[in-house]
Amino acid sequence: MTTLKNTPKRGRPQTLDRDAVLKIALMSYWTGGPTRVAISHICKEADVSKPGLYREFGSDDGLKAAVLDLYSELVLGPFHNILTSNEGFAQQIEALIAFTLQDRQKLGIPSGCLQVAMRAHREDLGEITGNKVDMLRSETLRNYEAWIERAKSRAEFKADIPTHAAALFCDAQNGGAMRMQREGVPNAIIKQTLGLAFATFV
Amino acid sequence: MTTLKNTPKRGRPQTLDRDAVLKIALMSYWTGGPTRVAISHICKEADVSKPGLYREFGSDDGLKAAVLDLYSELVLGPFHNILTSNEGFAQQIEALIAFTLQDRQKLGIPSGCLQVAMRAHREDLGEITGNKVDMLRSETLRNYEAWIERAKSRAEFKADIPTHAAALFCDAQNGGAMRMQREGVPNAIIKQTLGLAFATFV
DNA sequence: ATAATTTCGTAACTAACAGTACGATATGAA
DNA sequence: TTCATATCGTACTGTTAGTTACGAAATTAT
Repeated sequence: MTTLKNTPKRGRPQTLDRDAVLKIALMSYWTGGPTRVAISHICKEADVSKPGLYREFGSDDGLKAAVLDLYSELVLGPFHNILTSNEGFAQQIEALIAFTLQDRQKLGIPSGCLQVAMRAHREDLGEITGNKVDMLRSETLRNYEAWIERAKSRAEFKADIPTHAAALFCDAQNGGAMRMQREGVPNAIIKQTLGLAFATFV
Repeated sequence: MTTLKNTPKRGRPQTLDRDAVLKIALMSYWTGGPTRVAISHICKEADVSKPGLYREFGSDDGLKAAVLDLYSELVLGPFHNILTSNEGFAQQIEALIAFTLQDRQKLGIPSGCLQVAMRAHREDLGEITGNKVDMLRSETLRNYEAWIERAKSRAEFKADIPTHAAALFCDAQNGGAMRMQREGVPNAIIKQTLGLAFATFV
């Protein structure tokens, strides 16, 4: 419940559906790449006028930032939930891999990861989105670190490596997997590489 | 020796130095990103006119492709040489890591990897460069595969994983390292992650 | 010399795309 | 009704960057 429509306001009522636009923009950026999709393309897809979109999001940058927030909520949240679940470390790793390698086709979800894509195009993004990408990257690393520290404290983490480096390692593995998926490598093969990578942890 | 200047041709002699332009373009793309550097910027840096550059390389696409060829020769070649050296597998891995984590500052070399950057921006490249990127990726994977097969045949490769997946794994580790370097992670930390990744091999 | 040939570089042209001016339209308040 | 207010969307502006038209300049062949 993001928009509460209580007191009927003055003026012409708004027809633009913010959430609908956001969803369409999310899918467009996710599928086509955040820097390859033009504002006007999203306008056509969502059947809104350009000024309408600018009134709602302020700028290209504002729209992308809002989309990234939505992505964080929809995808990164569930991912983080696995890291903080009550399962054992090995089961969490399995769950992470399974989550990453879901059958996207069946679920109607684009391949790859929007966060990974945005980080790859960090320099092409505006100030708002760029900063958000940086924040999200830090948060992701902190999440991995907390996860690893917890596993270490339970003696479930076997690798001899500082937590910070291990977190960067996890992030790199995830990024590599998402990139392979975009490049068309079958999930079964990606799974082998992830299995190899995380085998060092347990 | 790429340009042999024998028979003095008719017409106004060419002042444009192809190799000099290529070197400058290489450094520009490597430093700033292949899709963020404008043709006119390279023209200024190299002190050539835009039509001059177009006469030599045909198009933006043609220039990028030529630069990628040069990069392949200068950087990817030496990298490949390590894979085919006569050292043992473990020493080769050490050499690869050392090569990847050279002190770029000291050597006057930009951080990161142009091949990795071009693959990240694959969709933004022209047809010629894009195809070349694909070819180079295949070649890179084949090189890794041959390297791993050789180590397997010598029983120096300990991991239980198909060669193809192992090659993708290597490629992902390298890409991750180059990306971390671009994002400012210290080489010492990157080294820890690479050590962890390749520890599974020996 | 003069013609033929080739390269040079200024000054355009063009397409794509982010962003906006502005008049029309639809509502609540007076 | 009529005014105030807020959103709507067409059509425009402005900028950036790839690309080229074209006349000047430099060299060899006749």
